Amino acid sequence: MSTIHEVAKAAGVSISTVSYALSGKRPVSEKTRLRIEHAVTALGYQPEAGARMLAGRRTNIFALTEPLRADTHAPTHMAFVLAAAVAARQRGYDILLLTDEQASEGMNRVAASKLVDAILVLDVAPDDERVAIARSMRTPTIFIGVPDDHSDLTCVDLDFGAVGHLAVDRLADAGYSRIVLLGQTEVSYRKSNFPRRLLHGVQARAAERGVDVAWVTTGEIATDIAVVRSAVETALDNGERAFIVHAVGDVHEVLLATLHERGLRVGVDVSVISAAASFDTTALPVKIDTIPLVPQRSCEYAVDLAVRHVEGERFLPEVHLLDPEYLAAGSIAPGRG
Amino acid sequence: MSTIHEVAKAAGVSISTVSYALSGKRPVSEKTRLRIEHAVTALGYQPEAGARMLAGRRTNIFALTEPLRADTHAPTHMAFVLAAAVAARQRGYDILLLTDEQASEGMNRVAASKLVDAILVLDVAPDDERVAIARSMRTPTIFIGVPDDHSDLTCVDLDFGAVGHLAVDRLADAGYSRIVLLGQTEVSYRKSNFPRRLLHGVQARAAERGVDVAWVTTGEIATDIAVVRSAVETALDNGERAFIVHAVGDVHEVLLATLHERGLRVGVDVSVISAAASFDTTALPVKIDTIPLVPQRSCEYAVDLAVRHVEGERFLPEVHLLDPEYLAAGSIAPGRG
DNA sequence: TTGAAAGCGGTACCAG
DNA sequence: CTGGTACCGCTTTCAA
Repeated sequence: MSTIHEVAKAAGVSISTVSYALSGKRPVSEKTRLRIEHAVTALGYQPEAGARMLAGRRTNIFALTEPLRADTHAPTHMAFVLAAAVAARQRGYDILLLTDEQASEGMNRVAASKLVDAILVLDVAPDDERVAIARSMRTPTIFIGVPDDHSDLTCVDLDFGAVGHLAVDRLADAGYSRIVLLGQTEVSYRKSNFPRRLLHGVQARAAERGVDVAWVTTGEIATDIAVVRSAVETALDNGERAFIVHAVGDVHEVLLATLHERGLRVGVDVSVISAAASFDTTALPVKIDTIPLVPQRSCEYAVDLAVRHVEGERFLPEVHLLDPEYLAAGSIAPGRG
Repeated sequence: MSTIHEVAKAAGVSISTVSYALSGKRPVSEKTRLRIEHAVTALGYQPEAGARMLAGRRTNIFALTEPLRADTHAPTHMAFVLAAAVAARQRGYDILLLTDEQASEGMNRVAASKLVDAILVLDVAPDDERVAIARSMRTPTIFIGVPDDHSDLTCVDLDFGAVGHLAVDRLADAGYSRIVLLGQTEVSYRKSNFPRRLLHGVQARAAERGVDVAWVTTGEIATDIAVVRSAVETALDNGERAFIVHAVGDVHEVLLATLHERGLRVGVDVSVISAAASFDTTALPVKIDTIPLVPQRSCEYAVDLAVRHVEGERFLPEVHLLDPEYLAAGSIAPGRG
């Protein structure tokens, strides 16, 4: 609507004073600052984005690339997108969406045209094509997730390995020597970066503690409820009584329903831990111990890194793994070996 | 990286010629155009977004507001966001995400700062707060969905009423005088704009054709599978044999499973039509007639309107309802009254 | 068919 | 503590 010139005129000062009053980059006397603020609200002044980008050094926009593979769990993905957007806004940044249409092309385009100050990378694949672009670019890029080859990359993610450790320790401490890992879809262990990290964490710690792990996946592409149910029944028939669940809500429900049908009480006859669930496990029919995956946490951390980068702070590329948190809910029963 | 000046120098022309050669807004001789193109690729020239916004009149960015209510079906919503982003990119526009954090605040901000050329509104509520903002704004705004009070608004959406008509007609034509509408969650009939439009379409046409409609909802907030199953069984017990399903994939599966258990064959003993499904119904265990809701269609139409607006075309606010398409798959059995 | 130059609306340096 | 002003890089008249 109105320009900085009009504000300056209305306040009876120069445009530079207006600019400084608004940015706070130079002390302005209380009196003139108030006059300027009045003028600003009176005129409904809003600095023009384009002019700012050109003159200033920043656009106050972050790009968010999201490939959206067929096997992506939409609700979880949405939670990350939202969390990133909210975190960015809180720090004064908008989010520009980069869909798959060649993630590479998009990243290069927004970087080269200086449309964004930084790029956030979501839904990271083990051999993600965006890794190469990120390396070849000056624009700060933060991965939310950890690709296989992450040298020279800044990554943020929940420490899925530690999640596995934590879960195994609890069950081993309770006295179990055999546990079941009820995992994700088969394809996700190949196409995604985190399921395997949790799996390896579980396996490694289990080996250390002398615990046997039975690893079960939940269908080929989509979660197959029938597969889950029969897997659970087989496990129970085999005498398994300790479960680590790394899966979507439906899988939790099937497990709990099956246990219920068999008269097995969670926290008494069997133990269940939900690992890295991004949904609200307290809404399940039975309360279970949970090591949650909180999108807000990862996204806020990532956005903070991006902001610090943009503001000129220099730091080396690094993988930032966030410590998992264990929320007990009484779902661990004493193990009998 | 490099500026238009460098390109001009490299090509031995003035910057205005470069600008025109790139925009095509003025004839440029074949020879110089080629020289310029060479320089552009050689230097990897990419015009700077900020400078363009300031000098030109456009930003080539659309805002997309998405409230993301608790009852929103994430996969469907994602499909719309993606479709909008892809459609926009194809026409040279990027998408800036506006999450709920006061949709109003965001819309005003991006409009006032001239950050975007137009705004796309998703997930429209019957009494959407964004309606008022849209009216008070000069920035072109396109609703994907139809709020109750849509005067002076440009809206695009599938004609859910016509979907209802189409579905009822098919069943009435087949000889049914009683049908079941297996609908959405209860809350969605209050918080969303489209379920009720389909419902009313069904009821209106059913009244005209002398058909009885039993309307069933699928749970309070989230789709409750147990509720669905018992509703289906009750309906079958009552002798219902014709179903219009307006629901998520899970509900279709429960219906089909229940029919299967009872030995009722779709297309032979019972009729099923999937109405306004945004997922791939051909992946269901049984093929069923479908009147699909295609996010791409609505989004492309909306983006086209936005582009035309931005390019200066003037047209009156109007609700654009897209004709539904009936995809037969042999799931209609002859009705016996 | 092409070039020169006046902005677009800010930011931030240089003076005072 | 405040003002003047040189850009930022591109678009688009106005002239040639």
